[in-house]
Amino acid sequence: MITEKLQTLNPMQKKAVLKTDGPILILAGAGSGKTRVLTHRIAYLIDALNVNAFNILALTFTNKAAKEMKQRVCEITQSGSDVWVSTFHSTCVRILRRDIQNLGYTNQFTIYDADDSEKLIKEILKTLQLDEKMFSPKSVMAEIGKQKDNLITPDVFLETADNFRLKKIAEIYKIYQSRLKANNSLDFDDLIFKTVELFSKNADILDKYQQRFKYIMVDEYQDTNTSQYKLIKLLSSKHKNICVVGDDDQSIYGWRGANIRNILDFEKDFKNAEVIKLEQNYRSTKVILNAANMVIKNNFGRKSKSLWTENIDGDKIICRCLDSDLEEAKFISEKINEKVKSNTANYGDFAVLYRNNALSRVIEERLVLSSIPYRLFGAQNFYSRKEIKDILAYLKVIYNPHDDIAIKRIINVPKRGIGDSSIEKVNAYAEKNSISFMEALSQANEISELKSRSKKLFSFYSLIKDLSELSEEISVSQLLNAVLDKTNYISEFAEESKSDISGRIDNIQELINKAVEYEQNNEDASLSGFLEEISLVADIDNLNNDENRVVLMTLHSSKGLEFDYVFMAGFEEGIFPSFRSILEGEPNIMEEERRLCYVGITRAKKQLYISYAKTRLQHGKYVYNTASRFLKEIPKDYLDLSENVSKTENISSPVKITKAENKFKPKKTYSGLKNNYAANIPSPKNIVLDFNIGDKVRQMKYGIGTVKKISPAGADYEVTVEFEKVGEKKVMAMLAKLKKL
DNA sequence: GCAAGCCCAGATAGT
DNA sequence: CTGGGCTTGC
Repeated sequence: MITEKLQTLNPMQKKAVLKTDGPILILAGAGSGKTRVLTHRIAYLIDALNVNAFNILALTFTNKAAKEMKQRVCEITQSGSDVWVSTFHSTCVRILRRDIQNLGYTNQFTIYDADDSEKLIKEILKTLQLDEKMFSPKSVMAEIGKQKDNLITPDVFLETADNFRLKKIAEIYKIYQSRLKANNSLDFDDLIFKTVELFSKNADILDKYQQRFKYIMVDEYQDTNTSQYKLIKLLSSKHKNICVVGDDDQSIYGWRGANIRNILDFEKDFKNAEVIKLEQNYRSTKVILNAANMVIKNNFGRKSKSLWTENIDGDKIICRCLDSDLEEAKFISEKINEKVKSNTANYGDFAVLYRNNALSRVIEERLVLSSIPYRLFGAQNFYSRKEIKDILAYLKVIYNPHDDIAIKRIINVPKRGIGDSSIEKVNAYAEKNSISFMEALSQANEISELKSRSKKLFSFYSLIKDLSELSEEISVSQLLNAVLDKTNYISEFAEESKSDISGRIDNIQELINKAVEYEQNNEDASLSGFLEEISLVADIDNLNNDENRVVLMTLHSSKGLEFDYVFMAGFEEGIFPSFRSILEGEPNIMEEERRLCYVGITRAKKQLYISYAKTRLQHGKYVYNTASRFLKEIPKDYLDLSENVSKTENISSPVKITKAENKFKPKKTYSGLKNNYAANIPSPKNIVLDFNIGDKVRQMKYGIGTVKKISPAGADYEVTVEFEKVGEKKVMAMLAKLKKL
């Protein structure tokens, strides 16, 4: 069975699978089949060596990778579902939920996202009377995060801090940690740090997990930071069966604490480690792979490795210099339509990759105009929308009444006449009596300073108390409905802003859908489980391969994925490499940008498109950029420049254009998804609507309605529909998928 | 306590 | 251009 399957592997892959005992580093180049090796390795352990699936741990960075690996393991071995495959963060949450009481938290802890953390930092800055200009919450957070990634406690940090600023940040860090603890909450970095702390302080607990995890596998090892490294080291130190897979050339998370030394020094860290290199690429054409190799060659301090492929040469990389960001977007959409209309590709075969999220907007707008279905990842995360954060804050408070950040978020949302001064008074009372904010609320009547306002505060307390009691009996989705119902959340905000309310209602509905979905997928569904999933699931985890839509994402998000046709947009100095990386002047920083470029190029299987614009709108101004230095690192032989009208690729140094000059620059011809579609847009040709004015139609979110008006807009039609539930709305026929009844 | 309005600063990347 | 913070006038 499994031995037959091993025959499909190449010699190096097979060697990696068969070497099951002791430390092993698999240096897996892009597209060399590392997931295949990992999954076969797991299957081999189970089916050939009779290892209990329960004794295997596989760690990944994203839920998507975990999900995919689990699925593929299940395909090749029956007991695959018993293997513990999950991300570092979820693994740690699982461990902490069981044993965190040893560190003085309760297992009802909540998880803070970056937003929550920043709010807490801001509060602390206020109490310390520090200027937010000197200590911007973001930079403070970044500094604290850096310490946490390196397992440095506030006290140790204070000792090493050698200037005023760092000393102050150490002080903030200390208070931050104590506040987190008082709130019974952990931030992202804590999830790893606290698990390491738990293991370090409790030999018996560590022993329990060491016993269990006889075989450990780590994906994307080049992205591990010091705390993750320590975690792996601790867990594997008993059985020493540790298999890490990674590619130093794809290390692109240095800014998140990833320590490239982890992979470069693996053989020193783990005695008797074997190193296996997977150098045959099965993904890309020769042209693409060679171009990638030529770029990455410019980095120093790499593990020696040379990727090759037996694939065909393939077409040259189409490289295009456009006049503006709008032209670039047009170029991309035209190329996509060309291929799709000639039936050589589907929308789902394309990805558009860019260095930062801001670049997606122009492209997105153009895709809408061209009626190209797409899916945008990253950007404004669904869970970071106001209304979603509000509702989730209710759930968090219900689950963990010590979560002051969540309480303060919702205590006056919807408006209940509770302002800052009341909150301050409750705060003072809580501190004086050393009780939590929520406990203080329960005693609101005793706080004389509140006078008549105490009623409002107490009724908020009762509201939460009622909901908490309810939460014991009902499901998460029912609880969500109860929250909406008891707070009048929707009707309250319906009054304040009439403009974008339907979008917000949609979002809330979507949240309820997600809760229902969660309940269906998990037998042991619980409030904590739902909150966890939401905190730890990234946007990209929902990438669905069979959606048949063009995918738009950052270069970072694209790691681990592959597409037939890849566009790398915004290939400009100041964009990619980023302005900041140029400014830093640090070779290490620039090398990471180059690795990012390598990652991008190697996502493409058949054809790569590189584009850059002479000018683009940034911060409301037109900016001139020159072609990216990385473009010059790709030999001309690999580039197809024939489509460029003018050969003026290299423009003089970046020039900032002032407002006054702006009116002479290219003008936007269309702006945004909602309004003024300009005249030079093709009229609809390819779509025939099967409904007319007066017909009843159905739309997924809005339900049933009557068509009021139909007008051409770009290559689609804008349809005005009077919906029974949500009233009149304007939607695009194709995008909204209107169905005639 | 709250809404409106002004002003200023600000933009890598994401578990 | 956008969002957050702060001021102001109810």
